[in-house]
Amino acid sequence: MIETLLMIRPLGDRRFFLRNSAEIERVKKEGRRLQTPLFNLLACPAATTPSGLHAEDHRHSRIGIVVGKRLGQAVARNRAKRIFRELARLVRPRLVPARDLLVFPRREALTVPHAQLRDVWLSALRREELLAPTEDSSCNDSRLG
RNA sequence: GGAGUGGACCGGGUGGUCGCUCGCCGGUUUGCCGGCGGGAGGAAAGUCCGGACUCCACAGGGCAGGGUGCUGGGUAACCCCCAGGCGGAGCGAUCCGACACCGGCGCCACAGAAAACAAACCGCCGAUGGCCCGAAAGGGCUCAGGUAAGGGUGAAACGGUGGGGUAAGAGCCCACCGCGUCUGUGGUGACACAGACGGCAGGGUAAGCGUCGCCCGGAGCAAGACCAAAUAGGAGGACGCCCGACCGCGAGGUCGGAUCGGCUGGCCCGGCCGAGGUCCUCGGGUAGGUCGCCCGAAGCCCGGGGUAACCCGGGCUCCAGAGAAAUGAUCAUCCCCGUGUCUGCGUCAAGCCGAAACGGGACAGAAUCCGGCUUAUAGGUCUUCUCCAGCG
RNA sequence: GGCGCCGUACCCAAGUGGCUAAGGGAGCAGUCUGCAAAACUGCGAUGCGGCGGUUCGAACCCGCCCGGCGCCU
Repeated sequence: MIETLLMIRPLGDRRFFLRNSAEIERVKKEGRRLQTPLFNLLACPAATTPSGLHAEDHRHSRIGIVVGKRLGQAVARNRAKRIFRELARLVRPRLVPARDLLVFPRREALTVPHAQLRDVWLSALRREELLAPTEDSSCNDSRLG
């Protein structure tokens, strides 16, 4: 009813993304909030009794991308979802399990260079202790650059 | 060469890395994996028109309501397109136009004498009639009246210009122009042209009510069709059903007790209601899923018809089908534009060649599908025609 | 995706072809008061979301855009 139009992304890898609108509302209510100039992040542990889903589906964490009408027209909204979808794939092997994340991209994320956005994204996840504490995380970053 | 005008088209290219989706084939531990192929736009947008399609309603016609509006054609259809006419803008190429009808009803503020049916405020005249002066010629008054040329108001004031004419004037008369009627010719038609006649009919407004011709049933893919959990409830059926008394030969029935559930009540006693239980079948239907859902008024090429829009015939091609919604992310390089810098050329300057740096490269994302319209759009390519300047 | 409604001052709003575009609240200034409140008086629209058209004349009629809101699974 406000500007929020929920847009979640189930693909073939849809079990890695948060798609049910009730689950998104749960994360919005219970999640820890982290704000950056490029996006906002909400995170909380996965629900203990997942409705209608198998338990093993919740071993891995899931990410939902919420893009409201405020961000812009359809081209800008699609581009925001694509960029953050790639960021989600980038960190998927290293995420700590059984967490539900929610990302709210901001308009500035579309104008900033990609390397800068990626650095903010990785440091935000690290600050929330959502990345598995692998000792080679820094060399992964350099490999991806 | 400059300025303009109409039309058609493109609207980033190449490569590396990592990904998504659909179809087909193969494998598979049914989780997936591999290969091949397809994968946004000219506006996909606004949802402004028109259709296809689906459901509902419906004999036909009329009324109401809505739309449309020069003529002829095109089309499945159109508020669309093409050709022509008329009017307007422009030197021109060309562009623009809701461009039918004022007979009826309504409205036309302010200003102005007067705003729609005829009139006269300031003026002008006062020939004719009247009165006065005068012997008369004549003069005066402006009473009766005449006039619509001039002034002024307004968006708009009952043809325009010129001449004749007159007391002053006036289509009163004449010429030209405009207008109307009739006739003729050309054209399918809108209409055009020519001739004759008429002294001029009498404002605007229908994107006010209305009239006339033509068209339109309503909703919309969230239409609609199919499959169909869990829970609750509905219909039907099968099996089973404690104890005692009484009735009945019997199946069974009646009454009472106990039990369970519900209601009343803060709780107990009590009171009231219902009955137990187990299972099966059926249809309706929610979540969810499948279809609709991509071969079509389709595209390209050739030939023919038509001024054209478009149509006809033949051949070839398959060219997005997602589902909170794929069609991409990133890096390098090329191309274009801008900014200032440097090197060189240039006598200085204007400027030109080159180099590297930085910044930028539009509008915008299918959602049932087509035909249009409208709106947004950096830069670029091809081409028709016009005007101006120079040279030959 | 489809269908529909509405935009007039800071807020609520009337007006539906012609006068200076009503009215109320809020605000500002003044009167009153020792000060304030109340009361009284006065003040405000680049022209009515924007552009274009019809008309002599448009907030009003027509077309196209912009913005906001609602309904249908």
